Parts: sequence; C-alpha cells; structure tokens
Amino acid sequence: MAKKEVPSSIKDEALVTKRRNQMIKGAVTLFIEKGFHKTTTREIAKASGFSIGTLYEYIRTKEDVLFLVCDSIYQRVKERMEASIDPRETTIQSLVHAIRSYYQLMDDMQDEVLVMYQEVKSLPRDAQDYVLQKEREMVAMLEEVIRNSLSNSQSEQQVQLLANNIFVQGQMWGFRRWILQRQFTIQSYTDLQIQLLLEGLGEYEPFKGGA
Amino acid sequence: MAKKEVPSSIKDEALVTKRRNQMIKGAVTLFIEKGFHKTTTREIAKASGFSIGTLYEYIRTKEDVLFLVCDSIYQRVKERMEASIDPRETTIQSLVHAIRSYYQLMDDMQDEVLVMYQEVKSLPRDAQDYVLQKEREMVAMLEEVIRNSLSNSQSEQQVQLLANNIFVQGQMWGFRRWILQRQFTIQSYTDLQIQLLLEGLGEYEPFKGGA
Amino acid sequence: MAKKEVPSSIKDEALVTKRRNQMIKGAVTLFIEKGFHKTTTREIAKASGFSIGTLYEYIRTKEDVLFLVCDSIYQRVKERMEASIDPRETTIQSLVHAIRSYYQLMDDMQDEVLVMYQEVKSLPRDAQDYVLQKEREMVAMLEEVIRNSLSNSQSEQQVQLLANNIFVQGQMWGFRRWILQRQFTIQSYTDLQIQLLLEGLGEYEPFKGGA
Amino acid sequence: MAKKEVPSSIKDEALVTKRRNQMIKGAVTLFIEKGFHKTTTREIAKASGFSIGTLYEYIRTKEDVLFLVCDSIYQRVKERMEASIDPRETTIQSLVHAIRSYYQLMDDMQDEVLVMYQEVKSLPRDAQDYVLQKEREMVAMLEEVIRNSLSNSQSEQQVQLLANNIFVQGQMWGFRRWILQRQFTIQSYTDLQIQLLLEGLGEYEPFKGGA
DNA sequence: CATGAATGAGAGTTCATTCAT
DNA sequence: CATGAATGAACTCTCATTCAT
Repeated sequence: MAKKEVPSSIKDEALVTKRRNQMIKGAVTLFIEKGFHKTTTREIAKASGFSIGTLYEYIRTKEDVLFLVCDSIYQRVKERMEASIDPRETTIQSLVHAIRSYYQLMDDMQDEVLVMYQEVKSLPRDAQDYVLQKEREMVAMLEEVIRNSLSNSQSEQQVQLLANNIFVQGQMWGFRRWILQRQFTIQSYTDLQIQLLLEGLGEYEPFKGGA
Repeated sequence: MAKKEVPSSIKDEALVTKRRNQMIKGAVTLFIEKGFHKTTTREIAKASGFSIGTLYEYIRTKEDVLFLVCDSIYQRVKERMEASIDPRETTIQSLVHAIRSYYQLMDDMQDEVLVMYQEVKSLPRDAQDYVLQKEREMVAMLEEVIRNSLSNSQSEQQVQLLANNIFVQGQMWGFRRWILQRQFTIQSYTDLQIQLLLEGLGEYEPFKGGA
Repeated sequence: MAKKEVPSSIKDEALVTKRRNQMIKGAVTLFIEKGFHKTTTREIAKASGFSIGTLYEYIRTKEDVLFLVCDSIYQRVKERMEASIDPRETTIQSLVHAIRSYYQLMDDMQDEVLVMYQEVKSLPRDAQDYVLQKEREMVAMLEEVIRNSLSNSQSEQQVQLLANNIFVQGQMWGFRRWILQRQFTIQSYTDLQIQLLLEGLGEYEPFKGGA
Repeated sequence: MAKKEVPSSIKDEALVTKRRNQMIKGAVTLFIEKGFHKTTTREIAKASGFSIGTLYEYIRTKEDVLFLVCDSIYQRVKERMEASIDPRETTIQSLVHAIRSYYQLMDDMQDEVLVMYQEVKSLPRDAQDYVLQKEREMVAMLEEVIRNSLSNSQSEQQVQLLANNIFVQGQMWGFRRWILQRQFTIQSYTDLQIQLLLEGLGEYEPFKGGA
C-alpha cells in the first residue's frame, strides 16, 4: 500500500511539513482531551497557531487531520521500535529487551495510542486500511524478533499469536490504565508479563486442545 | 456504584422495557455500522420502529441510548459468563473451560464488544465509571476461576494480570479481527492461547526481572 | 361583543366549570412563575390535577387556557370593583373611596394582573378584543364615579383621561413593583396618589397648552 | 451595574456593530409584529439580511437578540431624553418642556416601547436587572427635572411618585393606544396630562389621607 | 369521561467548509 | 500565502395535540 498522500494547495513543501507538524501537535492534545468528534476545526486551527482559513490550505477535510495525527503517531512508534530492535540478535535476552522497550514506549505514548485506538474508525475506509497496514508491519517486527530469538520449536501460528499478544498487552497498559495502573507500575507490569510469557503457568502438562 | 437509571416519561414499566429493547436492538446495528456519532437520533428512532417523538419519551438524550446499549451488552456478556463459570470448581480443566466459553462468547458478540470499546469514551463521566465497574466485575470473575483452579503458587498480582490478559485477549479476537481472523479460527485461536497460557514459551529458565 | 365561548367536548356543564376552575388555578400559578410560553400543557395538566388527555377534553388549544385565565382574572377584578363602587354616590369622598378600593384590589391581585399584562398579546386576535372590551368596561366604571363625584367643571376628555390615569396607576403598583414597592407601601402610595390627583402640583397658574 | 456585553465570535468590532444594527432593525419589526416567542431565529436572520449561520456569529442565543433590541431601545430613549432635558433649568416651563418632549418621544417610539414592555420578562435574570437599572436612570432624570423646577414644597416621595407617574403615562400612550388614540391626539393628550398634573382636580380641599 | 403513549413539525444551535480580500 | 466572515445543511431535542383503550 502506497503512502497515502494528503493534498495541500500550498506549493512550498517545507512549509507544508512545518504547518502540519504544528497542526498535529495541536490536534493530538485536543483529541486526547475531548476526542475527535467533539473537537472542532476552529479549535484545531487555534491550537495550531493559525487561522481556520490557513488550516484548510493544508488539508481538505477534518478527517485529514485525524489521518495526519494517526500517521504521525504510528511513525513515531515505528521509529522507536526500529531503534530498539536489532533483527540480527538471536538470543532470548534480545526478545526480552525488545519487549521491555516496546512496553516502555507504550507507557510513554499511552495518550497517543489511546486516541488512535478510539478514533481510527472515524477515518475513511482507505485511511483505515493504511493504518491497519502500519500495524501489521509493527506486529511483523515483533514476529521477526520472536522467530530469531527462539529455537524453532515454535510453529508459525504460535509466533504470530505471540506477537499479537505482546503487541496488544503493550497497548492494554495504556487503554486499561484505570485498572492496571492502580495495581502495577510499568516496571512490575513488564516484569510479570515477561515472566508469564516465558514460563506459562508453570503447570505444564502435555496439553491437547479440543472442546 | 448503584445501577444508573435512565429516566423515562412513560409510566408503564413493562412498556419501557419493551420499547428500550427495540431501541437497543435498532441502535446496536447502527452503531456497529457507522458509529455512535455518525448515527442520528432519527435513524435510531426509525430503526427502533417508532417516531423521534416516541424515542424521546424513553430517554433524555442521545447519550442515554449509548448507555442503554453499553449496559445491555455488558449485561448479556456477564450473564453468559456467569452461566459458564462455576466458582466451586477447582481443577485446571475448569479454568480451561471458562476460557473457552469466554472466547466463544467474545466471538459471538464481537460486533457488540467492538462498539462498546470504541464508544465508551462518548459516554458522560458517570456512565463511564459505571461501565468500568462492570468490567472490573468481569475481570474479578476470571480472577476467581484462576485462584480456584491453580495451586497457590501464583501471587495475587500474577492472578490479576492473568485475568486481565485473558480478558483482553478475548476482546482482541473481535477488535483485531481483520488481522487475527485471517490467520485463525476461533477454535485454533482458543487452543493456541490456552496452550501458550499454560506452557509459556516452554523455554523456562529461572527468570529474574530488572532492567 | 358576546361572551367568547371556549368549547368543550364534555357535556356535563357543572363538570366543565369545576375542571376549568382547577385548570385556571393551576395555570395562573405557572404563568406567574414562568410565563405562558415557557409553561407546557403537560405542566398545566399536572398542576390542575388531571392528565393531559383530560385537559384537552376541556379546551381546544393551549391559548384557550390563557384565555380562560385572563377571563377569570378580569371577572374577579370586575366583581370586586362593582362591589366597592356605588354609582349612586355623588361625593368626592366616594371617588376617593373607589380609588382606594381599586388600589387595594390591584395590590391583592398584582401577580395576576402582571401576568395578564405580559401575556395578552399571546391571545388570538378575537380574544384580545374581548379582553380589551373588558378593560374598557372597567375604565368606564371609573369614569362614571368621576362624573358623579365631581362638579361638572370637568370636560368629558378630562374625565376619560383621569379614569385612564387612575386605572393605569393602579396596575403600575403591580408591574413596577420592583421600583415602587421599595419606596412605598400600598397605603402611602394610595394616599400620595390621591393627594396629587386632587391637588395637582399646587402651583396652579392659568395654564394654556400649546407647544 | 456594568454594561452587559454580548460576546461575538467576529473580531472586527465595526462589523459587529454594523451587523448588530441590521439585526436589531430586523428583529424589532418582527417582535412588534408577532412577539419574541413567535419569531424564529431564521426569520430574524432573514429580516437582518444574512444567513442563520451568520446570525449566530454575532450572538450566542436568541435571548441575546432580545437583549440587544431592548438595550438599543433604551439607549435611543435615553439619548433623546438627555438631549431634551437641561438639568440646569429651574423654571416650571422647563418641566413642562421636558414632559412634552418625553411624550413626543413615547409617541415616536411607541412600537419599540410596547415590545420592550411585553418581552422583558423573557430576558434572563441578569439582563432583566440591567434593563431595570436603565429604567431607574430615566425616572431619575425626570425626578431631577421636577426637583429643579418646583419650589421645594414637594416631599422627596412626592417627587419620586410624580416622576413615576409621568414616566408611566408616557408609556401608557403607546401601550394603551387602542383606547387612548381613539380619543386623543398626542397633542391633546399631552396638554391634558400637563394640565391635570399642574392643577389637580381643581377641587382642592385640605386633604388628609388615611383609610 | 379519563388516560397517557404516540406523533412529527418545527425550534434553536452548531460547525465543516468556502472564498473574497 | 493568510485571514476570518459567511454559509446552510444537519443535528438534537421539545411539545402541542391526538386517539385508542
């Protein structure tokens, strides 16, 4: 899927980038505070430091702002993930390290991640697909780490499921904060999750599925 | 937290129940389709089979509809969980059974659960608290099963985290459907999750947390 | 102008009278409190002690209620004026007495009179005419007293103007209450008005009008 | 009481003034014709020459329009009163002149004054207070003229009452037009009122109040 | 004769978007 | 390139009135 482009009537690309960054910064705060629907374009313009007219020089619709915000969040998440994951590492410690970094990241960006989760459905269909794709890429990064770090005793499906679990448990730290953050710190949460991941319930019996 | 009551100007309580059920049924479909914000009160009325005026005899605000919908979903989820969980059972098989039932439930009600997840933030504060409380109760049910089923080798924190993980992984089946339901059936998803839960990565080494 | 009739679908005339009295009593309070427009028919029904359906058995429109209320107020005012005015009296003291009684009446019924003043314009045209006619009749009563009480030195125009002045100054006690009732009691207000009326400014000089 | 400000989202203050004048002009006509409650905001917008959206750029609520209208009327009345009253004059002729001017003013603005009288009660509480205060100021102007013009034989209470009487009799010319304007012209009305005021009933006998 | 559930036209208000300056 | 006044479709909610029971 090609990078979805949001057209602007401004020619100067550097300016477009600058203005959009202002916009994203302003909008993210508002979306966190009151959600996408309850935020008006006027508020976004104001928080971005320019007029409503100017706002519309850099986007076509309000949904474009949401897309830019989501895209920017994914971008930042992805960049930090890439920075903390070395795909050449093959030890289990590198997996643990990747998980730790990812959980820390989810702690740092919990507001942003929460917003994204609650508002993607407001994106137009094609933007949703684009975002979904980004997500798949991130899960794929986790899959890669897992594949590299574990002995090949894991089936491909297990790997995928593990990656999904880790991915969601990271997000869960943010969007279930009112429950989890009473009982855990990001430290203890991370430690325990890793422990459960590695050890299971410690009551292993050759398990065979079936209803 | 006392049951939040939505006032109605209709006196006949049986009628209130009946009409609200029509309403919930109509609204849920619409919310699933287009989300709460993009659904108009007139559409809700129409889908419920009565006029806009009648709709407002049974609620005060549009948000009331959302609350009734959320409440009804939680109610159904909770009832089915209670029906499938026997808190007197103490075997690990009973835990497995509880998880299976819960995942099946999340499969059956994935649309509803998805809606709830995406729209709770649109509820007024007090209704959000009420819903959060419901969730805590359900997680508590899972905690109880875990506590009963496992040897007491688990710390309280581990129990809580496990319950949260199971709970979220169930929901994840629904709200990450576009990713997961390509790769798994609810059967294979359930089996694998249970296996991972019980066995961990099978690469157990005395693990000591810490950065 | 014939007595304007408000039709009812109920045959039993005694019942109609009874129900309408309940209605007027309930409505007047509400109109005083919040005005005609901000009072709903449901509130009127409730304050009257019966259901909205029953209310509409005794009137056709909400405006009918207003008319009944206005009519009832005028009726009461008129009755009390008639009781306190003896058209056969010819002394100036009888004029003074009539004025006193009228001012006292305006004090007793200030809320009702205020309501009427603020809401007549909401009546349909024909009802307004009817009410206007009632008013003329009352002013005419005052004119009669004046004519009887004073030596015929007064021109007909003077008599009419005097009657109007007295009439309005009585009402003014009620609808300018926030100003007048700080500075006067109904007693002192009455005394002073009568004094001014009889004496003028006491600076009489043969006055010739003209710009 | 500080000037009550109606906020606008338009920045250009000159434009705000201009648009609000259009608005007041349009609204006053409508209010005179059908009253505040039966006039819709759409009608106001249309009569003002702009769209409903534009209307709401210059006010927050429909009640704001009413306030602006009332405020504007009072403003105009007050300005004309100030222009026609010279507080340094001390002759009785100056009082007569003030009254004449005021009555003429009430004749010129009878529609506006009528509207105000019938609709103030629809204003929010604080706006009502504001308007009441304006009225007090105008009555105070009349009091001043009276105090200056008459020998000090008048008690303060008499002065206040006189001012109120003159004030109300002026308004009465407008809001009792259907009765008074059949019998009088503004000229004859004025002349007669002034005569009555100065001479009283010409039947002066040492009057002692009391029941 | 009494009830109150049902109706829907219509009200006030908002806000994404445009475009002349 | 920036501005912000103007627009009007569309929204939520109200309430006078009706009519089956």
